[in-house]
Amino acid sequence: MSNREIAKLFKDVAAAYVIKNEEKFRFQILAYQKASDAVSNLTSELQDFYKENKLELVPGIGKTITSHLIELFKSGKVKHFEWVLKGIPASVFVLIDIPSFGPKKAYKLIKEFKLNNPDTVINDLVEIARAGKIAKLEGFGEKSQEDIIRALSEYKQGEGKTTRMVLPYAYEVSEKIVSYLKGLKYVKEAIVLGSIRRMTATVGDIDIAVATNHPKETIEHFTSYPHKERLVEKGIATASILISGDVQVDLMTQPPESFGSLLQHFTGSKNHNVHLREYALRKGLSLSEYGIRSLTKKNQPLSKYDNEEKFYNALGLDWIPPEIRENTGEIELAAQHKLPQLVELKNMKGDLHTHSNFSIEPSHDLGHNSIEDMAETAVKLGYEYIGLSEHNPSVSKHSQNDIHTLIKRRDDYIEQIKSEMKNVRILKLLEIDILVNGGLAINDKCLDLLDGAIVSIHSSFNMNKEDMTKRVLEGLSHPKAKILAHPTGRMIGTRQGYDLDFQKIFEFCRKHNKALEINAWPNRLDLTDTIARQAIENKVKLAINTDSHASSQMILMKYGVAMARRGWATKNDIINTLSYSEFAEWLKAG
DNA sequence: GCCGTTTTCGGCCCGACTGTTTTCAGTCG
Repeated sequence: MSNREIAKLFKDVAAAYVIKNEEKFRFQILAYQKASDAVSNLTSELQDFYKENKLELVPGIGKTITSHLIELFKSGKVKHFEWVLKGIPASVFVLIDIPSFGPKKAYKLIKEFKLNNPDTVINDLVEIARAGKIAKLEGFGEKSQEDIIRALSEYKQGEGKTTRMVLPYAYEVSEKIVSYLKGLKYVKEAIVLGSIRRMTATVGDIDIAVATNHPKETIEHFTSYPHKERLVEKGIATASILISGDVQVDLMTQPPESFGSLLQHFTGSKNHNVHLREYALRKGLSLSEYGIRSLTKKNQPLSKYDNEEKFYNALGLDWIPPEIRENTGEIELAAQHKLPQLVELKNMKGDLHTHSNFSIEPSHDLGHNSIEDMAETAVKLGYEYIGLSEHNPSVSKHSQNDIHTLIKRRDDYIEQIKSEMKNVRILKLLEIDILVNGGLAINDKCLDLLDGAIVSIHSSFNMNKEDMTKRVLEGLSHPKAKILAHPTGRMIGTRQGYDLDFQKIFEFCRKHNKALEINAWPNRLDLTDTIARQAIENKVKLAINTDSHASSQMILMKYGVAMARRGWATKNDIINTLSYSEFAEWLKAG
């Protein structure tokens, strides 16, 4: 059973408890919802935790759920869950996956209209709503009947498509809305929060906070955004709209003196906030977007915070960078003043993975700009060096002798322009395919021409985990191979990526002084944050590269740095924060 | 049902918004 299926099962169990008796099962409901969240956020399969007897290590999964899971993996079903789910039509669990439907509403509708077929329930309900039957029900009305029709048709339309945006896209869209908001004179400050501020690889919706003493006018301005497609909701302090592509944009406002509290609240993550509030409760404090309230001294006024650092400090914590607010130990370390100093964009001294248009007749796509353009951009970005790493010349079209000639021609050219390019060092690299048998696409004589090689998988993605791991390790074992590019091969939204045994990869890289890449390309962002963190915990060095195919793309470095920060990387974990001489030495070292 | 910087027992985050109500239930983040 996959994580997704198990998360859904837990969600259904929680919903069933709500329907059975919400008061009585209050805390079981919380527990199963938490467990469901935990499982869906997991980066490795729960089944693997089961095989290794480590289920209880998953936060949110304790003794009871562990025993249920063992039963599930052994027999495919759980007696206790069957008891909980008994008597509730399966169609209820179809409806609760649709936004605006919770357990209560779903159950009431299913029972009232006897919609017991889970395969047809959505269409059946639309029909009933169109016939005007829902409005007559107690607790429902004309408006909620319309809302139900819309929610169901939107769900049907969106079925099967992924609505999450890649981070760089969401980032740019949000910047436009922020600058629109700043056009209103009452807006003192507007900042993008939520998952964009935390720089998660994909973003579901856009959250924006505004500091203002005129919330009414601000919300009016916001809801008149020219690219608005539909108003979702509009209150006295917050509002939501849909813009093109069905992207939801949420706005929250606070007066400037409480803006810090709002930033904290609205940046999340949800798990970070829940844990932070629990932590505060133990100190007798209650947190909200308005500020901090004392539970022991009831008559004391609410403490407000105009900036976020003061908010965290008031709890006895150091300020926590947004990228690591995921409740994975950051609150505890902030209390001990032991948070790591995360790597920053300004620490980057070079980009090692770039493709120029110098024609070496490569196996894959060539870049768009000249070597000089790429090098000049590196200077503008404040780098000391740039690695040119076009794909290796095509193996099917050339003999190894031809390939040698092609590479030599590029190397000669680089030597030739070196005197004109005094402000930046140019490294002669290549991105070399690891073939199915683990060998590299070009021979040793060709490799000798290079300062170093970036190796990567560009074919036969469907190998099993064991074989792929073997293939990658074989490819990396060549002394010239120093960096494994886009290690998982994923393409967000289109390709899952292959499975690797990362423990083996980590051990090998640490032992043989190889680096794993964090590729900043918008729909790669690969390594992922969680694997990057594991790599660092295993003392493996990382390289952050843009994989640019045009000089204009070299600014994407910030997204790679963001992934590294989400993986808790410090400057010392990143190989291309080294000065040129240190880096050149690392390249040569075996 | 989970979990620990007062706790292995006794707690469990906090508030906004909508629709249907006239004080609240349900859903969401």
